[in-house]
Amino acid sequence: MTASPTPRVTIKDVAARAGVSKGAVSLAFNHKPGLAEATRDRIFAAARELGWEPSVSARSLAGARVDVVGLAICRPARLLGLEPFYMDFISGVESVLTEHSCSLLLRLVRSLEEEVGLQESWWKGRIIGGAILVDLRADDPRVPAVERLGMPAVAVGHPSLAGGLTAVWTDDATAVTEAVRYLSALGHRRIARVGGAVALGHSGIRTAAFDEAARGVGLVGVSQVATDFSGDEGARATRSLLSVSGSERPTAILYDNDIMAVAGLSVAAEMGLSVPGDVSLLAWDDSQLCRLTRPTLSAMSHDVHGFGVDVARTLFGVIGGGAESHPVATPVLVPRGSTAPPKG
Amino acid sequence: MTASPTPRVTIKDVAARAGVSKGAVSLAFNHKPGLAEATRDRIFAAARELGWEPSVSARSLAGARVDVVGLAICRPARLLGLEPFYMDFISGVESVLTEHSCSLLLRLVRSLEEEVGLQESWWKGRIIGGAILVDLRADDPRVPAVERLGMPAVAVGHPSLAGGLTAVWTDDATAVTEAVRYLSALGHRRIARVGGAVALGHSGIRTAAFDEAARGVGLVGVSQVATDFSGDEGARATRSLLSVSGSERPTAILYDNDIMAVAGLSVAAEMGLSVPGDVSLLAWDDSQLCRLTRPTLSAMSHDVHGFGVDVARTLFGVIGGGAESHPVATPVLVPRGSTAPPKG
DNA sequence: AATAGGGACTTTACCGGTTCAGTAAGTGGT
DNA sequence: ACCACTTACTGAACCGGTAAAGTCCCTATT
Repeated sequence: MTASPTPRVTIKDVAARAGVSKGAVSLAFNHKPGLAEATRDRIFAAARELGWEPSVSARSLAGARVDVVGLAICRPARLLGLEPFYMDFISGVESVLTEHSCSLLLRLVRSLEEEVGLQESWWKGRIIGGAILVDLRADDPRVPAVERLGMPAVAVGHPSLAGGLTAVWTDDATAVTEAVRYLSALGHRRIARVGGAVALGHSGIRTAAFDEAARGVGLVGVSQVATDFSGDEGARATRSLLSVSGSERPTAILYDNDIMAVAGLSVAAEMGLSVPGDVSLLAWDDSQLCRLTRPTLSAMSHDVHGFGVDVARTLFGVIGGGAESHPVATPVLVPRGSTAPPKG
Repeated sequence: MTASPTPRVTIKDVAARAGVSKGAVSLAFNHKPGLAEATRDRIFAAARELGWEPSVSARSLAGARVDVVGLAICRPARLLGLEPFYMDFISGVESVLTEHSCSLLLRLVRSLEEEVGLQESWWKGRIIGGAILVDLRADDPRVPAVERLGMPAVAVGHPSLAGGLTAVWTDDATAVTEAVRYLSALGHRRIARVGGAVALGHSGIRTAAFDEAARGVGLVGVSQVATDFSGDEGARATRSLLSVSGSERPTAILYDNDIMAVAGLSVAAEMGLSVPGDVSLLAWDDSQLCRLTRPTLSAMSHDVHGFGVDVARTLFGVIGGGAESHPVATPVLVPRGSTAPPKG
């Protein structure tokens, strides 16, 4: 990547044109005191006429701030396109960054080790001013690594996973409990859950909460399946759950995202089971998708875009000297057409 | 964004530790000739021991290449989360960048003017080594701007929109024609199209192609509606198209993306029309979504991930000295459950 | 009138790399 | 034994900014 831009216009040219020194131009552009109003104007005029803007490289080399935030995602590339969650989350982050004239440096990685190396080189290379860590796991190697670097960061996940980093999280345990209570209140005794990758910290939290909530309301048949979040695995899991003979078959299924719930819906249809008559389905994340199906999908609704916004704001807080860990609004149950009391 | 990293280790430290000059370290790290094997090894060992990596800022200031590719997207942030297209496209781009140890600099912008300014400052600030331009319009202001900067770029869109830039595009006209011919062959005489934003260049191309293809096969009732690509507008458009009285009502609808097609499916259901009995629906972009609905959606299928891959490869070609404009594979029709001959 | 203080700039020393013109030692040919 | 050529490496200039220290001049104070 070489390629030469049009003859480079630098701070020197601007200074010359405005009849001042480089230092003066620097002062003007950083809104620092010590310049006469008239001079300032002359400098800006000169810069505008020459189409100059400060080189970020030079600036950051000289020890100024960096206007980029890093986000590495460790999931297979093809899955990302399908999950409404990430794009929605990212768009929330972006909307805050944009206000601050910041950009997002995005990178897909294949392993956490790779991500650790990446964050380190981004930070050491002064490319980013802070980072967002997603998909936190138990004993996540990124946490100590980022702490050691002293890089401002926000960990998206429960504080128990985030070590000393500032964390922003959704209270999955409470939400799962609410979901289970709701289904139980409708009369369901046999509830299954199609969960996400076990490696992820929040999967563990949800799994434990589901078990506990199920015990709490005295459910009899409880089963949980782990998947990779894809529609295909969601369909497969649903098929295996619903293939159980009559009275053992779950009458309600809770999904960890909406893609899998949509897949579950068509599996039910293909097996000749009616939703919500024979089986109730409850989605998670509630993107627009849930309102586009027949029946519409009840979901644990969650403002993912707003989540991204909150995380980005928090990161700016951390960079600016400190921000507290905090949960975002707990997902709320939005009943729609896919949940009802079990038949009989 | 200030915050100081752990005491900085620089090239000087590495040089001192290896007992050579800065220049030698630079040579080693850029794999340039003129160093003895033993010295090279000593330098790398020293660097590893100190955990050093070259500062990108300093490096790019000193005139080396940049390992970042820019991508600005000009659509409302909330819409992005819903469109499988972009995330899929991006994941394709990423997968190539990763091979080259490059990162993607992503930014949502609100207007093309803002994007022009952004690309300019990214380029002038030596932040990016090249860019990808998406959502090309007629007389797109970004094209001359990028050409003037002399920045390597790939325009995603028909060459007629791309000026002198290297373009990569899908042959929408042929695909639309194929879709129309297919529906016509099934016996449909009254076909509607729910298109995307009129401002986008490819919408114009599809609209024109649709008209021409319709004329070509002698259709009688043809109507096209423009939307913003969202499920809501897709639903609204479908509702208004299907509200027409009996014999005037279209018997087939072609959508510009899959989200709208899914929305159309539930509108049909809510209006008591059977798919494909009363009306056939044909989607575009064919994400996993199309296989998750009942009936499954026939679609103009398109390897979006692969499209991203191709675009990224082409960009590296451009940066490396030249690459030809070329189309990617034309979307192919994948018939599924939502299309059939009209009743009667 | 002498001095202190402050505003408005300029000077200069980096920041951490790259690059290129040297230079010193080694090799081979005659 | 001398010269021409490599090979391996050093030193210094430079990239485009920032920041701290320095200069100059003008006004207010004692």
